[in-house]
Amino acid sequence: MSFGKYIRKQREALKSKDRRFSVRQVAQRIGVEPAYLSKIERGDVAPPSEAKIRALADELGEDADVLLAMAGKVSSDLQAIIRKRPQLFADLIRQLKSVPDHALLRIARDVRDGDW
Amino acid sequence: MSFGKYIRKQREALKSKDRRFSVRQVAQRIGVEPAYLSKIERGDVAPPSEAKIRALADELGEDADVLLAMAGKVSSDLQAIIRKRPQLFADLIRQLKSVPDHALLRIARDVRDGDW
DNA sequence: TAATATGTGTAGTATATAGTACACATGTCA
DNA sequence: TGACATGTGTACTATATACTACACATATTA
Repeated sequence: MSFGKYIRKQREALKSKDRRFSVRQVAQRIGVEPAYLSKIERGDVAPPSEAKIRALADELGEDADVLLAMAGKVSSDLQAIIRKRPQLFADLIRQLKSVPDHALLRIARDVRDGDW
Repeated sequence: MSFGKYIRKQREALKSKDRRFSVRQVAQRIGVEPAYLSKIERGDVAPPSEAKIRALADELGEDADVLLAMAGKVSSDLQAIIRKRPQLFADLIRQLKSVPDHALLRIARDVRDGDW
């Protein structure tokens, strides 16, 4: 699903329980014009900046990294981590491309536990 | 060192052995105007697009991921890998932020060998 | 039913990105 | 010493990014 459609779906779901989730009110809370949020949700314009996507994720209780991915972006903090050691991270991430989810979770767990 | 200064240094080094590495000739081979490459090397303009950086890396025998990092960019193929599984990769990369080089190399090796 | 809220159409703006085109002074070498 | 090559200054350009501002018709609510 597209970024816009997904946002609309999630916002409408929240709106059905709480009328503070109208386009206008959400737009105001995340700091954009209502017409702009409306256009984003309908795919009339490209997804907004990383900062606005983060505000939206916060507002809608969504995962920022997932919304950024839907918007075709990668979080700037992740990019900064990669840029500090480009060869190591580039090699590793390309290696991990075809590694199944459960194995990635296991690596993350092992690293967290210091088992490396 | 900045992207521009680094490129200039590497190109000049090659030029001292082979006069085909002049600004003009390298510019022609990577498909940009000489004045533009000159400005890039002096930091007069921002680094070029990913495609031109890759051509430059190829031409100068440099690692594209390293040059992209110096230019403040992350390879689009890596971004695509992350965007396909944003939560898993975001968590993992943030975990790996403070992991030392030798441990990253070991993880890469273990993954390559199927030890996971 | 009057006031208020809602979603959206149209038009426009500022800044960044990614360059080109041409001219010109200086340097090289045949 | 004349032709060609070299690096660079100046002036543009096209497209993308990231929005704002205002107006208007339609709902909703008091």
